This record gives sequence, structure tokens and C-alpha cells, in this order.
Amino acid sequence: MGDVRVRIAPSPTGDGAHIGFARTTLFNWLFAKHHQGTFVLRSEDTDAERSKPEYEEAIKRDLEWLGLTWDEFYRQSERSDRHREIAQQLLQSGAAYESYETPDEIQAQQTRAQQEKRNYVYEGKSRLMAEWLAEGGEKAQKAQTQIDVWKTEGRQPMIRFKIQDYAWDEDQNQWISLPKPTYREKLEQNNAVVVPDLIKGDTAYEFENPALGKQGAVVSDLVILRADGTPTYNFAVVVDDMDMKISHIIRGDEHLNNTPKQMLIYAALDMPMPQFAHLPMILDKTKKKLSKRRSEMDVYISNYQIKGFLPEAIVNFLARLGWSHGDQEVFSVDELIQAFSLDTVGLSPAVFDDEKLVWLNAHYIKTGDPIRLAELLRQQLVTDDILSESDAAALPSEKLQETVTLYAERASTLSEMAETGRFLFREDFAYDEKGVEKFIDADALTLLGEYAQNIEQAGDYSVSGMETFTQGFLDRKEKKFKHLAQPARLALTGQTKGAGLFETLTFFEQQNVVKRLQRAIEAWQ
RNA sequence: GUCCCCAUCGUCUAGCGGCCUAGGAUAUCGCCCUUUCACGGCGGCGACCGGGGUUCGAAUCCCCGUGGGGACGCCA
Repeated sequence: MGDVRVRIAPSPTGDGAHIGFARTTLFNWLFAKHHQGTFVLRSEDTDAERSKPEYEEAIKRDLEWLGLTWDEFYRQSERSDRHREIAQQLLQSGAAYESYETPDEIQAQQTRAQQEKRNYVYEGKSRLMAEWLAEGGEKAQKAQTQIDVWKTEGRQPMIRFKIQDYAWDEDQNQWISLPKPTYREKLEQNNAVVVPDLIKGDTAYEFENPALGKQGAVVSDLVILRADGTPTYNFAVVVDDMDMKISHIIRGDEHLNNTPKQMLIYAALDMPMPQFAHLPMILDKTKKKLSKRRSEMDVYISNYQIKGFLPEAIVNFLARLGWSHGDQEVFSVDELIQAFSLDTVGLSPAVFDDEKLVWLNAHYIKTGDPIRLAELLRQQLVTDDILSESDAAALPSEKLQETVTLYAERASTLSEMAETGRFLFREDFAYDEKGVEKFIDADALTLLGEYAQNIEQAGDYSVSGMETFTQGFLDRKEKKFKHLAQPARLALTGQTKGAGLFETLTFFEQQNVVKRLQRAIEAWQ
């Protein structure tokens, strides 16, 4: 498959990686790993308004947390000289030209389009001047005069890339046809630019031409360099992908319509095309594009981290969003790398619903390494304000591991584990009211009291030892286990649910058990 | 409005012309296990958007509808 080089190109404008981006990243990463290729991270920070260094850091942090590490890193803003250089090159070759319209004039064109109930296209006055200039003769004179006027007005030109084959002619008061740029001519088959896509197959784009009354994709001459010399997205992407020798562009579906424009730039530069693969998007529960602003759900990876999700669960979950491998649901990272292929990426968009993520997370908690989970739980206890940082740090790892074994089968997230297990680390828990009502009466209090008194005599303070001891105790009192179990659980944990009684019991020091039992009895008298 | 993409259980998906009275997972419901809660085991409910073709045969191929989504910037 040659040298596989893929990239992801986030714009650092949000608070870290969100679900959709993480999924695209994962697919790129898996593709690179599968082919022993190179995975490039490129920060598209050319939007000076919205881009911030801390956002870039947040994205890196999230990707690292997920284990999606990159081989090379670039910052688009640091490449503007190169972008200008290529823009100049296009200018020299006649594929691009200087465009002098002011924002107000463009606005006016948009308004005009709206009034005439047609799609906005760039009317191409500067384009026409460029054509005339190239033509020479009288027209060129006229064009030069116009350009000189613009210049004396102090207008700073931006640079546009030639795509359209029409322009509005003011003199004739009508749309006129222009010759197609040669690279467009070369690229088109049956008057259409065909995007070959590894996932979608071929998509043909025929362009609109108002001069011919032809409907089609709305494509105007593309602004590639703003008046201030900064590049625009569609242009910078091509230059960067070209320079970075990207072999496969794997990105969201929403970019499919950009692809013909980008292909045209490759063609104008006479550069080889990368292969394209457009992934179906991820939708929110209302079936709209998953968005940071609109979607009323967690879209940030970091939020899932805070809620106690494991990175391997998220990776596994994300992998199965739009990709499948037969009936297999659970994949280790190595299995994913092994099995991943663009051939088995689906075509339809997937709704993001975290139900299955919760299940997967529970699975990974159940099967995970207790030593690692113990440390994660330690952090979670702090995150969830159950323990102070110093108290959490002081906890012995064994106690945390014990907690993990006690609750791994009962918790879907680390946060849930920390929350349901909070009584293990704190004395100030409340008793479940319904439970007290249901299980605590005079008999239960008496039994608990006697049990508390006897417990100190238990010789073997282990799970099995306590089981034997308790059975003996109950036999003497002629009581069944069910008479003791729930009252004791309530007294020790405040809850009517939880791990086995003896496992819970032996989690504590023997004296602490007595203390907790007595405290509960006092509270219930 | 124009262009583009998509269409199987609530959700994620398998299916690439006969293996389909459509499979798995999740969610949900029931039963079992059980000191509680879970886990686990077993079972139930639940889908091929509609209409035309093509074919001996269509969830699968084609066309037309319908529905959903996306893109139409000096944002990325």
C-alpha cells in the first residue's frame, strides 16, 4: 500500500476533543497503525479570532488520554509563508488572480442574488479584469485602468483561485461565459468533476453556470488568500496535505462537497491527488449533526473522563460507530488495528447514544486490572469531592483495590463506584430511609446489638471466618440470615444494596464495624 | 432554493440475489441464580421507508417518490 500518511486537522476552537472529532481521529489512527503508516496531527489555527493555545493543549491532552498519539505535529499558522508562496505560484501560472471587491460589494452581490431568488455566486468582476488583462489589447487597457482606480482607492486585493466559467458583464448587463481553466478542463469527465472516494464511491459534481442557464453545484472562484495575506481553509489544507505528503484523507462527510474544489487546486498545481475517504457523520439524539453548541448532551471527551469512563471503553465504542467487523462488539486496541479497514466502514450516519458506551465501560471495569483501576478510583474520589486530595493520597492502594473488587461488578463508571462506595471512606453517610422503614424494628435492633457485642469474640476475621462465626451466632439466637443481613448492611453502609455482607464487613477494622453498628442502633432507637 | 450524501429492531449494526419464517449487541420486559444490589444464565418484545421494475427468486440490483442529514463564507 506504499507509504501511508494520514492526518487529522482540528481547529483549536473548542474545549478539547469532541466525540465526532475523536471518532475521525481514531479511524485515521487505526488506518495508519494497520498499514504501519504515519499519523500526523496538524493544528488548523488560522482563525485568529477563535483559535487559542489552550484549546490546542486540550485537544492534545484528550488524544493522549485516549492513546491516540501522533508521529508528527504541525501548526498551520506557522506555515503562512509557504501558503503565500504557493498562492504566488498560482498567480504566476494564471490559475489565480487578484480580487479587489470590498466586503460591502460582496455583501451587495449576495443581496442581489437573494432578491433575484437565485444562489449567490461571485459575480467575477475582478476575474473578468484578469481575463481581459491576459487577453491583451484594448480590453487589457481597460482592465488596467480599472485596477489602477481600485489601487488608488487603497484597496488591498485578496487572491482568488479560478474555478468558475462565467462572470457578470456590466456593459452587456448579463452573464457571460468564460473559458474553463485548463486544469478544470483536464479534470472533468462529461463536464463533471468526479470525486473518487474509498467509502462513498464516485460522486460527480457538475458546476452551475448562469450564463448557460445551467444548474449545478454552486462553485465560485475561491478566495485562497485574504487581503491580510492569511490563507483560507480549502487552500491551506491542500498546500499542507501536499507538503506533508498525505496519502489518504480520511475525514467527515461534511467535507465531501469541498473535495472537488480541493482537487482543482491539486490539478492546477499539477500535484498527485491523495485518496479520499469520507466518513458518515455522527448525529445527536435529534438526528442533527453532533455539535458543541446545539446538542444538549456531552460531546466532549473530557466530560466522559470526568464521569469516570475508561479510555479503552470510549475507543471501543467509537470504533463501532460506523464501522463493524462481523458480530464482534468488544475489541482491544490491537484487535482494532488488526481488523480495521475502510472497506467495512458503513455509509449511513450513526446516532450517538451512550447507552452502549456505559455497557462497554462496565465491561472494561469488570475485566480491568484492579491495580490500575484503584489509582483511577483514587483520582475519581477527589474529582467527585468525596475525599480531599490529601485524604485520597493517604489511602493505601490495597484498600482501593479491595474497593474495586467489591464494586467492579456493580458499577458502570468510576464515578458510580466512587459514589456508591463513599461510605467505605467516610463516616458521615446517611441511612436510606425506605430501608430503615422496611428492615429496622425492635427485633432487628436487639439482634444487631447482640451481634455487635459478639463480633469482637470472632476469632478469624476473614470473609469465611466471619461467615462461620455469624452462622453460629444466628443458630444460637434461632434466627435466619435474612434477619440480620439487611439491618447490618444498612448500619454499615447506609444502603440496602451493595457487595456481600462479609466482604463489606471485613473491609473495615473490626472495631470500626462495632462502632458503626452501635452508631446505627443509637440512631434508630 | 441549489447541489451532495444516506435509508434494516428505540440505538449500534450483520446482510454484498437464494444460507433470511432477517443474525448479533445494547436498551427494555420476564424467569432462574441469590443475604440485598449487581454480575451471570435462559427466554420474550422488537426492523428490511413506500411504489414500480429487473429476475425463476430481492433487505440485497435499477428507477421514481418519501423521509433524514450535510454543504452552499475573506469559519475551519
